[in-house]
Amino acid sequence: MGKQKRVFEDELLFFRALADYTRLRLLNLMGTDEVCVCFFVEVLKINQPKISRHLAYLRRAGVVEARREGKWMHYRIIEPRDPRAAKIFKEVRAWLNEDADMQRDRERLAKVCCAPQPPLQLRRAPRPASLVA
Amino acid sequence: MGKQKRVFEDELLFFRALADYTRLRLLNLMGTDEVCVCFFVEVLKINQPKISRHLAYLRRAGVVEARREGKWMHYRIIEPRDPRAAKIFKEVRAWLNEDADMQRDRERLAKVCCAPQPPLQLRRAPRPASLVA
DNA sequence: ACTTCATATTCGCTTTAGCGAATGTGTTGA
DNA sequence: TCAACACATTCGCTAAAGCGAATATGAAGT
Repeated sequence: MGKQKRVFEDELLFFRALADYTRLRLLNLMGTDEVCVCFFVEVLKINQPKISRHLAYLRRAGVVEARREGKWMHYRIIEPRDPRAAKIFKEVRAWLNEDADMQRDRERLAKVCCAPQPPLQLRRAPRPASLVA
Repeated sequence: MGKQKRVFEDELLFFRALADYTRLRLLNLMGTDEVCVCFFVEVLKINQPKISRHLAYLRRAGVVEARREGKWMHYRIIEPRDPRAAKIFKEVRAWLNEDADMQRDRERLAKVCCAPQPPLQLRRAPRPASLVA
């Protein structure tokens, strides 16, 4: 048998995932449904590699999952496996939902998403389902 | 008016406080009531400056407070001011309470605390109230 | 006043996290 | 098959976190 698994490692990964502003902003934008990477880049005005790295982190932490659609990748929030983590995660998302700055981010997503003339980079990008109704 | 307060700073401080194993262990030991610094040192077998630094961190994050009793300092958990943080914090503590490793730490505290012949360093230290009943 | 004891803080160092720029990968359409 | 596109990953660097050792502080007893 190999070396013992490091103690409390999954739990710490979960908390560390929440301890970064960019990652909280990403989670916030995924609040309602899945979002395409290019929208994160546009709405948050953050370069693409940084966005991708933080999304990968969230995925390793078990709080989001990805779906491919052609060239595009959609990310959505999933329930953490541990029920305790799941409960905490729900509360965190509710907290984000209340925060004024986070609300502004969501409004920017809605705006970019529904604009009649979306920015060049997003002309052909698939929009978040709930926002195109 | 000065520079704008950095966005989401308090919330991040709170999450960062939870993103460290030593700090979670400290919070766990304070689960029931206030604990004297020297007990943390003895139970966790961690040097005193490290314990003090992490306790200071938890204090800055607004999740513990300190009380002096002569030469000794007692730390106890307090409710975070923000009600959302308070709710999350409660869940986190419940999670710690379930974890097997954390439970072992608490047992070690109870053992050290109630031993008829406590270790030299603790001969005269004030014991956690709830464990001397 | 001086010493001891419990704890806090500082200092120099090591490790880890996060970053932008560059590059790699996988998909689509010509 | 090749170019364009969307995204992921790697690379080298910088900044921040965490550490043990040393030192400072503050209360108590002599």
